[in-house]
Amino acid sequence: MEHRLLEYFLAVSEELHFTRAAEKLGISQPTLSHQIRLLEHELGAPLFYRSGKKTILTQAGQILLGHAHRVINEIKLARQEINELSGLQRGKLRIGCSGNHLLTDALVAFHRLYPGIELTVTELATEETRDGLLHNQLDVGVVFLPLFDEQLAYRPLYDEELVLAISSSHEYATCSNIKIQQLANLPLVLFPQKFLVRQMIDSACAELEIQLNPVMELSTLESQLHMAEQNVGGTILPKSYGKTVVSDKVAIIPLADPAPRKKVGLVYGKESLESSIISAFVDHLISF
Amino acid sequence: MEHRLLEYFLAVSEELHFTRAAEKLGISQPTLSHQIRLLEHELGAPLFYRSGKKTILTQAGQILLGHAHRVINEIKLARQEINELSGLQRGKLRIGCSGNHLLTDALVAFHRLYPGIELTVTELATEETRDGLLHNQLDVGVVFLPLFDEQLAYRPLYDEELVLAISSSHEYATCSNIKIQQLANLPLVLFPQKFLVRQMIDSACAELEIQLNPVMELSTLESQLHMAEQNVGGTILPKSYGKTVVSDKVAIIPLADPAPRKKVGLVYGKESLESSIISAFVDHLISF
DNA sequence: TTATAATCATAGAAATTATCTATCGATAAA
DNA sequence: TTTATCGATAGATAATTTCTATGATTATAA
Repeated sequence: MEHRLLEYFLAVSEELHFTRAAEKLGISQPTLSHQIRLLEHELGAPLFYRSGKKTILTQAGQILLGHAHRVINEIKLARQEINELSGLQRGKLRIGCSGNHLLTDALVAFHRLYPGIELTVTELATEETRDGLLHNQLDVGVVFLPLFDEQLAYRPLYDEELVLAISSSHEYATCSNIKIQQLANLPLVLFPQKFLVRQMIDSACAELEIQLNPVMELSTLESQLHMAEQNVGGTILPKSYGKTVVSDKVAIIPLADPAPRKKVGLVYGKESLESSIISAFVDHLISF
Repeated sequence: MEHRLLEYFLAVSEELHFTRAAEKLGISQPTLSHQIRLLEHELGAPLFYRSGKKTILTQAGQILLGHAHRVINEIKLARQEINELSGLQRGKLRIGCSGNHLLTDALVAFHRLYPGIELTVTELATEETRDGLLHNQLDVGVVFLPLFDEQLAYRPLYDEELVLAISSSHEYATCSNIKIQQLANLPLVLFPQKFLVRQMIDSACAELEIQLNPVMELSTLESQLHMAEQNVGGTILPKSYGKTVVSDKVAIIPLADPAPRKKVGLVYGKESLESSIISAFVDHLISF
């Protein structure tokens, strides 16, 4: 029962007049008669009773009428929702992120711009984000670059620097900046080694042939900061996260001379810019 | 968006594999690819993301999937319900009727629609029809309303008015209409009192405190009309029957000012709509 | 009644659309 | 690298829809 036939049927149901219905549909009357006849054969029941006098719906016609309306409406809804999708009024976007702090502000702005798009942000290590993208469990990632995979595309966002967070009572708390060498004997609370921020610290130290002293490894910035407040040890944070710390129990001091830097960038599947939602998000973050 | 395309879409959604879906549908793979492509163009959005590895639904595809299922289901229901009507291909319907003229046209149309159904129409007084329904000797009645019985259901059809039939040679024959008062001294041929048309006449006269002059009581319209032709007296007929009179020996004149009216309606056992034959007949008469 | 107009059905031709086969290019597996 | 799998493309064929012209039946008006 093709959709076209249902439209024809509805037109005749409304007009109860084949010639007028055909005009309304923009087809010829014999075509309409023929097509309705086909529909009647397909259903094995007459839909209209025709006499010279009048055209009326049979019982089968009345049954079909209700269902036809619901079918047409369902299709209308589908079209509408899909249009909303390409108009960015609806949709889902799954983001993997090496630290939510990297994009909170941009996220808020994006949500205000497109309130109909449902955002899911998962805090993940860089490799997990990559795997998520490759297995279509994520749409975009905000991670530390470089990251190589032939199926993914990259867009740099900004350079991330590192800061030391340390208890206000510590002697370093008043320094205006800290050299990496000064971290050597400081007890440190760090990310586990699979995290790229940790690898960034480790490689900076390896270059300078410095041996760090990690006393604890925690996988969230918040818990690390808590340890710093309790003076368990110093913590090395991305600068962008350090900015958001308001506690007066910890001091935030830039690492400098040389400052270890890491590029933060966007990752997404190479073909995924065809999705208007993903490309809108990428554009938004770049201009932010 | 043709129904066929939705079926194709659903097949691909299930298999997530064009070649297998095409086999399942009994069409070739290029055809399926092409038709899905058409659907995607029609909707203005890709429905599947294809890579050599795998075929997966896009967001637009997911939206369409839900609607497509509902559409297919709705069409399945329509077919099913219409098939259940096939019981209408044979059967019997016993109709009681206060005058066959009330439904001749509708009866002809119904018979053309369902030629396998054997129709038995019995001309009866309203109470006889009611008793017939209650004793399951009739399936439906077409009678004058109101009629009260808890076990029966009612559907109004139209209002019946009355006309006077009188010999063309009578002085009233040229009037355009007749008041009830003018009937007072006219010799009249009427139904016996158990008939509702008669009761209708009597009660209209009672209200106006008029005394009629019935010279004869006959139980069929035809015999009454014959008496009118022979100028035995005037006859009061339902207007719908008056229309069918073609004799030039009698004049048909509307009763007016006030015109006694009576509602004509359908009566049937409250549960009898479960029979598809009876419900088809009821629906047919109402839409006629 | 008879003529006229309106309405739906039918037939055959034309146009459109779906489908097929054969083949290509890209991707994944061996 | 080679092979196998999978979807896309092109051109030919088949099926289906649509059209015009016309017929049959019924309602309306003279």
